[in-house]
Amino acid sequence: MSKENTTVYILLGLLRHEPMSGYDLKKRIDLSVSRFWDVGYGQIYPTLRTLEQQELVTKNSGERSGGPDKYVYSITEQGRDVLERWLRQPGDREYTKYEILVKLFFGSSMSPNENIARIQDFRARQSTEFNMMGRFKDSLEQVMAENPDHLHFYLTASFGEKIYRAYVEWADEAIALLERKGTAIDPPVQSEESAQNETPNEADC
Amino acid sequence: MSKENTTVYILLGLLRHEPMSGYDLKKRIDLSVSRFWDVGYGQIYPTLRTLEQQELVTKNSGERSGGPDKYVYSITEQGRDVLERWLRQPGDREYTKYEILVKLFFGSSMSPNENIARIQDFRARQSTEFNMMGRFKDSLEQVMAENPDHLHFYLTASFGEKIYRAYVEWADEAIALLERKGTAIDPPVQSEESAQNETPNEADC
DNA sequence: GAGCCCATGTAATCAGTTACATGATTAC
DNA sequence: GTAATCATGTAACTGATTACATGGGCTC
Repeated sequence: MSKENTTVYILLGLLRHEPMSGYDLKKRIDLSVSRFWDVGYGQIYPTLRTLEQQELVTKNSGERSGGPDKYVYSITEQGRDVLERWLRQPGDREYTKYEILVKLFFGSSMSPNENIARIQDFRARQSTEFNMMGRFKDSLEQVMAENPDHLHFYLTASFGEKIYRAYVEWADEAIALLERKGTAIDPPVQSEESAQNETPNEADC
Repeated sequence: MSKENTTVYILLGLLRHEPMSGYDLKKRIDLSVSRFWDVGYGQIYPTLRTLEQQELVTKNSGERSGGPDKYVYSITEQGRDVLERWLRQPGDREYTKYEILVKLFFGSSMSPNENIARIQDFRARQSTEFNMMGRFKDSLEQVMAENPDHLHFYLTASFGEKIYRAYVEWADEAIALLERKGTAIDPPVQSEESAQNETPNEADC
């Protein structure tokens, strides 16, 4: 995941909308892009410094009573140019790594029930995300009816919803396959976690 | 993506099946786990060295005529133990990063057509993968009828198929949304790439 | 003779994570 | 009093990518 530092453009993109502190940037990221590109404090502060050195952002001290100082960063014209150039540049890449699939792939020495438990864990995590994305998408849909400005946010939310649904659907199918295999050998052991919802929608709320 | 070196277990997992050289490992990875966890030469050779130092694998020179030496690595009992322990360990994680979504999220300054072109690029890539996974899954299904040993491979292939399908479906919906937005302002510009297939299945073969 | 496959590896660099350090304010 | 939130950052580390280097054999 080296080369072509995307973090830089995330910070520029958020600052183009509104000047912010490093802390604020992190909060914004957690509420928006983090699902498809997460950035931690350990990257934000050093990156802001190099952006300042390159004059793509300016650092201004913001008012604050007590505690450490607060610094507000604003994007410069140069920063906007750099961002625009990147946005127009083709050849996007995606990086996906799934530990669970590695374990499943090599999991022939595990019992079906062990593999099922692992998948159920995965399912639970993705189901939560799926529900969050769904609520998100719904509220954006309502907002968009009056104001189409949120379309780009909506597109990313619908991406999330689609992918998380696919995760959950796969998990259910995989569990069903392994359960068939399990009952063919073992007595039908019902683990207490296998109280599954028929549709992903009804899960945790 | 630091801590908990998954690469180690991929190499151990492949070597558990059969002794191999670093070069062979890379080829195997490209044909199997690379879609959900890729590993390059730059990681394979150094990792093999540390695995040897930890006595999780042994290095033996294999016969080869001409060219550089060939070394064949075999897993040790210790290596098997370490692998098994990892496989049973819960708490899997996934790492996903999508540059295209970052660009789309900040893409309000782009024209609808520019964003459509970007998504079409994404769609083309994922559609290829989807078709590959489909063929893969089909052939595994036939093999599994006689021999259920390939179930774990099948599960990962069906994961891939599900996810790539979701990508393609999302892309089609996103393009449709942006096209509506585009035609509302611009004259209906049909780019030469927008000869889309109705179903993802029929795409490139 | 060009180009691909076999086969090994190193070096440089970067991206990203985690843990640490500090300290005030606010809400329970 | 204790926990959470606000707010800044650094240091150590490691995972991962990319480019480089070497060289024989095989096929067109």
